[in-house]
Amino acid sequence: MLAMTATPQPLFETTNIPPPKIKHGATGDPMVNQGTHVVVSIYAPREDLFLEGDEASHLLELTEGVVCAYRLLPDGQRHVVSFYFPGDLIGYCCSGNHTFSAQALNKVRARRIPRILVNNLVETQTGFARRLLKLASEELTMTREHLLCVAAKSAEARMAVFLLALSRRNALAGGDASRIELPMTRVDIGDYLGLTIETVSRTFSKLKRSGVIALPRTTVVIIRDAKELDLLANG
Amino acid sequence: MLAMTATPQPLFETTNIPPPKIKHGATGDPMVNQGTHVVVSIYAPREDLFLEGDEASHLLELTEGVVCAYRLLPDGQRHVVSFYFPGDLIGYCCSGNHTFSAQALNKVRARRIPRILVNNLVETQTGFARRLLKLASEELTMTREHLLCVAAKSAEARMAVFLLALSRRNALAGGDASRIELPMTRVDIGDYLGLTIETVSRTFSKLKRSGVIALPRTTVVIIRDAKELDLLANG
DNA sequence: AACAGCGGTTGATCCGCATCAAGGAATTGC
DNA sequence: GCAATTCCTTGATGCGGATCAACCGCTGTT
Repeated sequence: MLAMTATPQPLFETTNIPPPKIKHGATGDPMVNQGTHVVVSIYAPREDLFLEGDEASHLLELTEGVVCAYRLLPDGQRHVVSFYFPGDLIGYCCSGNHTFSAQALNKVRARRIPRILVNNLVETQTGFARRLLKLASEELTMTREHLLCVAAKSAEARMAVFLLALSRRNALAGGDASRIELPMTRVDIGDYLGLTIETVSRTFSKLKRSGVIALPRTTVVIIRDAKELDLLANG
Repeated sequence: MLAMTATPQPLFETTNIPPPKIKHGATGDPMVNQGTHVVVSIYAPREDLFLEGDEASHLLELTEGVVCAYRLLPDGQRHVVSFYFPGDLIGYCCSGNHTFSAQALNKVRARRIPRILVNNLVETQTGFARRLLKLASEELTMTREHLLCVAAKSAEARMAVFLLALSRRNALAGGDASRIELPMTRVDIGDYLGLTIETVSRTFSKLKRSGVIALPRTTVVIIRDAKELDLLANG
């Protein structure tokens, strides 16, 4: 549900943890991956950070790039659970194994924090557990919001909600609220909103035709009429 | 998303808290409601436990009956967030105000635990925070499961998933997996699954005609062919 | 340049579910 | 008992988005 937690400062930057080492890719020396050190990993576009079912040995703090969380259904369908942006934590409220796969949409940099370390902090540092609980509750609320969107809204309304969420994230990050870079494909958007790529494309065209947005490129959306877009999103 | 946590023993029964007092209804003496004591409250069918936007001063532990969590949209639509059953906690991962309303579907008994008490336990009792985090992560996972169901499945498949979830809950509670009592109306089910009451009713009839279920009353479902129902649910 | 491959767009058609409408069954009140 | 209300069921129709299909534009390859 478009994780928009927008944590001002990293949750783990301030805590007393050893300095990170840098490595590339998800697969590698298990001694490093399963250790007690924080490691900064870099992932190429469309590279998987982890797969559904993998042991959730680490928590990921995304520092650069965009991540797509997804699931593959038995019938071959793909479902996008959420998009994660810099500042977001991935897999922090997940005991045992991951319930979804995570894929880099562009070049991604993430700090891999061993779960043992997290559990230690939960036990020892006062207030740390409460911060995690707050994050979990926020993610739950956002997931419910997205569920409501998908369950109750038309294709056009869903797209409007989606674009406004991206816009708001931009604004919170100090960027331009009216210009949206789309790191995800039409397929990703469709799988996230419960629509086909044809419908996503058609709805983009419709919004463009009615002057609500502009599409200088396929990966860039300019919001021309934010008021109207909001009206489409919220009736 | 059909909270199915099925906590073996109540989370707060084992902890060192004063004995509960009993009262009826949600509205009442604020000195009792906002205090530091655990209070057992009883609610009549269709009575609201709390409303969206209310201060989440208490956490509710449901001991009897079924609760429907819902939201009213600006356009008049109603959306059912989740159903809660005995043993479930309501509003535990919710800082500040409630993000949904909660209504009793039948006679409901719930222990109202002041948030202050919860926060104290999080800080002082080792492991308590982790238990809450685990609950939150389970609820998040179930909400995602429900989202996937609503976003990707047909009306028949959604109903099948719903019935199987109720069946499984029955089985976990030591009851009959093939007999389901429905405390909720067709409207509740429709608002939960993103369908109209007509479609819910038609789908019940269709499942009945094909021999997958029987409907001795409108409030009772007998699963005749669990294998087929599972096939309908998961393709 | 020629070609293949991929992502995106657009058109035509079809289908599942919403909507509109009517009536049946169970419950409540008098 | 009967009326009134609520909940549920069933039928007829329409619409939104899925599906099928063709084509466009860009990128990379040879």
